[in-house]
Amino acid sequence: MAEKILVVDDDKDICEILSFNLANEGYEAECAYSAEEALRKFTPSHSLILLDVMMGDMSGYKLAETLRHAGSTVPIIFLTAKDTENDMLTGFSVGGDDYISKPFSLKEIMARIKAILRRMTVAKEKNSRLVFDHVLIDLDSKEVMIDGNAVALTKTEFEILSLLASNPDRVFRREDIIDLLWKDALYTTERTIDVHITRLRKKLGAQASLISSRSGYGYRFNIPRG
Amino acid sequence: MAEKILVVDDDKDICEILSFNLANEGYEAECAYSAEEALRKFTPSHSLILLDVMMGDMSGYKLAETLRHAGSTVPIIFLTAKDTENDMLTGFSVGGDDYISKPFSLKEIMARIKAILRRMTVAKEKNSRLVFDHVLIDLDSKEVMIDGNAVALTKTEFEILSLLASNPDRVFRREDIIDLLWKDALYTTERTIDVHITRLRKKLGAQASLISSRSGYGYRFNIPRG
DNA sequence: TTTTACGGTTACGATTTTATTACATTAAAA
DNA sequence: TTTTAATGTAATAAAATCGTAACCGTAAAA
Repeated sequence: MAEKILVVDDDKDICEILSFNLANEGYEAECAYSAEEALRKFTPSHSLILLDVMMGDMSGYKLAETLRHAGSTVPIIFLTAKDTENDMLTGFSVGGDDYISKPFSLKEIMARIKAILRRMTVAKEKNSRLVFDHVLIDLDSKEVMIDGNAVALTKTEFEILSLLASNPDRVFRREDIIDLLWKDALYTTERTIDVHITRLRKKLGAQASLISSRSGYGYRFNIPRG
Repeated sequence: MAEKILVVDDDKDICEILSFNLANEGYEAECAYSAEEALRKFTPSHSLILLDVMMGDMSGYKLAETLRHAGSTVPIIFLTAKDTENDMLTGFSVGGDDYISKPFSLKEIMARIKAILRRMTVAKEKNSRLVFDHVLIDLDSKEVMIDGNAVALTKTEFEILSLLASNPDRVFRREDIIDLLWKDALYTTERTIDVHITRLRKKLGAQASLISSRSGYGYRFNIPRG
């Protein structure tokens, strides 16, 4: 699943240069030419916003504030011609994550985007072992223990289990599991996931119910409850 | 508990100015005057490192690499007199989170530190959930809890409830509900919605009245009023 | 009163989704 | 090489979910 980035700038040329380069780097870029359009196009699935400070209908700061007040925590990088200290501080104070002055270097922008997205994912999961009541998953040694006994999982089984268990209770669609684990190879049936889940459950034995299916959605790893 | 920040710079004056100002901002600052000393003083409880690029014994980049290879994901902000593009890109490529050129503004540094630490905490808890008095709707786990007890909803029921609850008090026409949830398939009777609503209400039990109908218009999720 | 419009409910067959098994193919190990 | 394990696909069975029609009830309109 490529990261989606929303580029907001009323200068069409800049917007297109940026989104072209973002696409080249493997991101899914989308343009908005006004704050109003950005609000309309923004969805929770966006990973980051590149936001011009000066725009016709609404200042970029205003848009950032609006998003933050609406509860969004999407990372925001401000792009701007203004580079006085006060402008920058305003950018950070309305919840911005970075502030880059024009004329900017594309490489710098790409590096800063990468740094923020990296920080996002690193902050989320930095555990190398997932520990639950009866199950221990060691992401480094690729080992799974149930009540102290090692369980022999194949690579695919281990990957699926790790993915589900590293976001307990969250439901993963089969489509997403495939996208996340089969990164390259594209032609995999969703039924394949079912088969792996069946095998996984068999090996998990008494703990099989840790993985449950949510009809119409996919599979999840349940946080064991008392 | 104050955030601990490690300041690494072989210029004692800079180190002290920074740590003084960090302390003023409520952080717990510690100084290291060489990469070697930094490695010795660094602990996993540090929340962030301010790192000078040019130091006698080891370049800041080298220290950052060492830390990353050792598995640390602590945020690193580079401070530097070098401000060529390549230096900056090196900073990001060794796992840096930000790159600030000297002479730097203290306010800018403080703002950037704050932004990164904010991002750290925000990134960890990004559950999307709708919370009301007795009802909790978790959009990730696709779960609905009423007074702490899980309620088993089918996919369609969950989708309808989420849709209504994410715009409380707004009345949705049956036609719109169908358009929004059945994105592709086209021929669904509006009466079908009624049936789903009935089932939903039954499962919501005591909270059934959260969903009310507006004759001639459609359905709505009522904001519970004390 | 009767009529009409609308929402609410139920039952049931149809459809979709999930689980399991068997088999073919590929990759890895002996 | 032979043997074994791992993987993906297809077929089938089982379970869960869905959609519709028919019917009921209520309230407002005629």
